[in-house]
Amino acid sequence: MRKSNKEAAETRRAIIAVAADQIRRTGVAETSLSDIMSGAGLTHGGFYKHFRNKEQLVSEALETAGDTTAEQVRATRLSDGRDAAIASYLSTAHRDAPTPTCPMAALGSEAARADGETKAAATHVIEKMVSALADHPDSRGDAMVDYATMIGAMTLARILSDTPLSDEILERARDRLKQR
Amino acid sequence: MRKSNKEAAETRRAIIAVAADQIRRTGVAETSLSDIMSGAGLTHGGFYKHFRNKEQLVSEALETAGDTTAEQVRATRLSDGRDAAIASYLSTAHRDAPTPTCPMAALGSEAARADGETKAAATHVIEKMVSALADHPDSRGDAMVDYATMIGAMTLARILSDTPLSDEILERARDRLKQR
DNA sequence: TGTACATCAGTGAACGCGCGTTCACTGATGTAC
DNA sequence: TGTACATCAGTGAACGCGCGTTCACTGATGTAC
Repeated sequence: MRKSNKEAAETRRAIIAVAADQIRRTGVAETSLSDIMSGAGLTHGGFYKHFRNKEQLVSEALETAGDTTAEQVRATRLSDGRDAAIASYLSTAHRDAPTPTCPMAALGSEAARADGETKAAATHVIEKMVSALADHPDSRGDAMVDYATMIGAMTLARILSDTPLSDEILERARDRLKQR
Repeated sequence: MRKSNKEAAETRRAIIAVAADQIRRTGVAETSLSDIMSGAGLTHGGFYKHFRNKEQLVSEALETAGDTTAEQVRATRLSDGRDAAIASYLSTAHRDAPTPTCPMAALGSEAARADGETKAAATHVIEKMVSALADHPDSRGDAMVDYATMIGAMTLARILSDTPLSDEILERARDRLKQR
């Protein structure tokens, strides 16, 4: 039952898309290849026709998720300005969306422990997000700290989601980054 | 081979201490109960004489790790001032220490996905860290955003640890929080 | 204080389970002539 | 363009492994008299 090259390429993209979704939803360690393959409408055995191993898929999924998020941030910044891009990131809607979400907010501490391909992919994501946030090459340093605040505030807001502090941290982080 | 009540209490504390160390080093999902028990010089079967299940241990270990970190931050702030406490947190030494480290920086995104006891413990840790950072009850809101920046910057610095950006993000985050 | 019995901390084998990965097999697709 | 053969995407069973949890057992400790 061989598939055409075009179909196979689509399958590969579909697997990455499902993985990008699921790892942000439940974490890398908690997402199995079987979950991902069945999410793409396939059986688990065919996985290795597309990827060397789980880590390769995870790193490609991370890159994809980062590209999407960065593009969205850049688009919002270019159309509505930096404050709007930050406000959109630091919104309750983003906090409450298990996916799609910023992969660093969803997987940051897991990525920090990783190495090899996964860490390299995470590094690329950070670079793209910082570029997307920076109005100008000179402001990349400031954008890095802005991004740190955004990731940290989103992580805290998600942990605190059952308390009134959750909304407060988002609001205060937005204010802090605005007055900068 | 029953142990005395005092010895048993010490064993329980030892298990928590090893768990607090290991989960910050390698993550919750990646740390097995066997690893923890053998780290405490015990066999795995005895675990359930002390804890209901893995989640209970993890939540107690999180609380313990948070208490230690918060006490340290508070002590530094009281003796050397807020800037020194922040600079110590945002140091390369803290970045490079797999443990002991701030549990939110090590496990933040895992905690955000958790629920039940683990999430409750993480909530307590955040509250304690914010109290430890705040000079005054009125500045708790500012301390929350400071803490978000600290967690985010530490996470980014760890992911970027093979690049020159790693030192830069720590330095810039320190500067940003100082001039506040 | 001494004795008799109940308790229970710790051991190590065993449990069912799901994981990542491998493999023989299939038949439609790709390719060389 | 048609034919013959090689390729390989996808299937589903199987692999070894380590996981969290349970259990029967042990003997020193705790407790009641």
